[in-house]
Amino acid sequence: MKIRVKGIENQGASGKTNSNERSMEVLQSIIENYIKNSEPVGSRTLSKTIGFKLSPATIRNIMSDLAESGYLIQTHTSAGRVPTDKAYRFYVDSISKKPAIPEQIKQKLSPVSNVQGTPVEDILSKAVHLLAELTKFACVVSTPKQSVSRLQRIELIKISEDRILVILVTKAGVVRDKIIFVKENHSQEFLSSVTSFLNEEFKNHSMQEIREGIHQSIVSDRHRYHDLLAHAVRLGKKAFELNQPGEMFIEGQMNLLLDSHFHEQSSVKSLIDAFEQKTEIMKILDDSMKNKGVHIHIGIENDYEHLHKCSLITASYRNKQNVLGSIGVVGPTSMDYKRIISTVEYTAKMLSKTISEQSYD
Amino acid sequence: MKIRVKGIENQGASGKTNSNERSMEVLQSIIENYIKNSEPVGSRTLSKTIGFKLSPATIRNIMSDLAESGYLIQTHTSAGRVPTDKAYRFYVDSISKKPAIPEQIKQKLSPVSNVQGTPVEDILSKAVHLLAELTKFACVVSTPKQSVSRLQRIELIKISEDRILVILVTKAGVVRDKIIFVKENHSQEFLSSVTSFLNEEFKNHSMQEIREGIHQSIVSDRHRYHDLLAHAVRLGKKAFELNQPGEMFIEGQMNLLLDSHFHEQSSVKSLIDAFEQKTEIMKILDDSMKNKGVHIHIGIENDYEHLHKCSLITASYRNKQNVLGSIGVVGPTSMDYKRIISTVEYTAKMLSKTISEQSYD
DNA sequence: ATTAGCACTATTCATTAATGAGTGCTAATA
DNA sequence: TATTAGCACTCATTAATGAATAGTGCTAAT
Repeated sequence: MKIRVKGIENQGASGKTNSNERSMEVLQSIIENYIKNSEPVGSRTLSKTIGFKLSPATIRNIMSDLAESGYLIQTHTSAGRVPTDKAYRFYVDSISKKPAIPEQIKQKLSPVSNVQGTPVEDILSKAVHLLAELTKFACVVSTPKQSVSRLQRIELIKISEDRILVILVTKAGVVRDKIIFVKENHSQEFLSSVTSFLNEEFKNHSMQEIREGIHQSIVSDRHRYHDLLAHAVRLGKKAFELNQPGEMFIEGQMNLLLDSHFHEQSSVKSLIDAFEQKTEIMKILDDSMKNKGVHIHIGIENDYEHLHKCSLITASYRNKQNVLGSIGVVGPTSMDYKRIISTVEYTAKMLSKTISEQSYD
Repeated sequence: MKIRVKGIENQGASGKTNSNERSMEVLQSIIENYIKNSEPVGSRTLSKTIGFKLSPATIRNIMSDLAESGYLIQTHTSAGRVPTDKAYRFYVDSISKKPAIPEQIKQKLSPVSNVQGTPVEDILSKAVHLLAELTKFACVVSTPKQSVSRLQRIELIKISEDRILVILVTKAGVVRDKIIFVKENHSQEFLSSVTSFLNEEFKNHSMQEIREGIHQSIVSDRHRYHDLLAHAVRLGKKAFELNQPGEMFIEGQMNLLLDSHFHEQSSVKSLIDAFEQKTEIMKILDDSMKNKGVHIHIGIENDYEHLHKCSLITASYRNKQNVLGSIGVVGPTSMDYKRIISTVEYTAKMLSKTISEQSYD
């Protein structure tokens, strides 16, 4: 009796809580419960943990509706219910205020910003390592996209008779090197003049632009034009040709295999394939560079089948001028979205800050 | 009856097979059987698969002796027997003729040698990737040891007012870069003269030597000595200071977790720790550089406790002049030693060949 | 509209019993 | 004397059973 009265009072207190709105609150509770315990949640349990008072029976009715609308499923008839990907989508979309970053996380990530003169790759690798440690999932980060990087400096160094070392330094502070093979035995003096020509001509241009413009730029040459420049074109072309597929660092893959959600043989196989076949995850990271903010891919939303049981949380990092790459977490669909999202966001922010400070803009 | 007669004939045929020698043959059979099936092997089964005829009872006696000598253990009273680490040690020591490398493996590894102008790191990463694919275990490779690498070329490039990019090219073809911060605003001309000084002075010396000798060498300077050289010393010191801990690439960690031998929770944890804590595996790789040939660490032989359930097979790779690093496999103690050993050996050989061709000697 | 009550369902867990692979010992055999 | 057949015994694995449990869905009462 008392219970019932209380229930009514509460409902009254929460004002014009219409039934639909309440359903959504229940759903939210179920999701959070499941995220926390990784166990199907039943009406009885829920009626205890839920904020307002509702009897199990009422909750059962609501749950039944939610199941019908595709937000919940039952693993078997007499089991509690489990959120679907649709539910998670609803959940992350309804997150309004992100939790503050716990001091502990800030502290853990502080090494990322504490790096003078460290190569960008090392910073990234440190960041992704810490992120994996914090989230206990697998984490990935893509190295700065070469095509959008803008040239700070190019250098051609004669290494041996037929080999020239090309050094590219980008505005973001990334140093790339490559050895190119040549037939002619150029003198270092000649290389120096090509070097300074290329620097003058292309500094501050993106690699993409350079690659597209190199020919035309030299044809419409305002500089002294003579035979040597024909060689310069060829060299330059080779030098900027380094169209390596973007790299990606992975950390904490093993974390996933410890996770109870991936204990079945098939899931494990899927994961291994997904990380072996890096391109699919790379695509998602690349995609994440197109728009600001955190990107969330939940389970079935992923195009790649092997990621259907995973959610990916990604965020891009940048220097002052350009979006460079992105960093992200790969975990089970039932991850603690609030925490992971804000952790990824914060990590990306720190990364951006650190790299910006090292950039040459 | 017939069976017994046959048995005796067989024994006769095998000549002076004394009991000890026969025990060892039985042990070998047990080990190979266990490697193949990962199941405790019993007397009945063995008497069928073994080359010569022996009754289960006899085999039981032999097994009992072997167990007493510490070569076999039983997981429980009524189970078959499982080889101990001591048995594996005996087994690998008794391998006389290594099997020929299957054409299939050669083919798979051919991409390693097919690389013109590829950075050494990429070659290593390719090699370790393929090795993991072939062995289905976790594989590691250490990047060329910096201290023993000999200098081919150093270059100092002014990047901004307070930053200088240092490029080190070693004889092995490894390019290392580092940005150093300076207080003075050196001109590029000055840097060039320092550069050529350092190159003249230190080309062909190992980094170790350079680091030790840089001060003294400049003090006892036969070259023009003036104030600038004081700066040069400082710059040079900073430049060669890049004492980064050797890197290591890991591939196929996930393979291990699929392996039935690591299915228990504790084993998995150990493995994760072992790969997290890279230093221990690094030590083994470093060790492997000291002597030629394949190195084998079986289970308990490893100093590091978390590797007690693993065996490591490693081999060093080199260019014409120096041992550079090593590559290896981390798998269960019950791995197929014959196959893995020869695969690692062959991979290291290919790696050496490829890198030698790219070296500047 | 909510809830108490009850019938029903499926999992999980412990118990039990049957099966089978394997050993160790002893006595027989060549 | 070395080998082997035979037998009792052990222990893990498997399947079957039943009790306990957590959950649902429906209906009738509030």
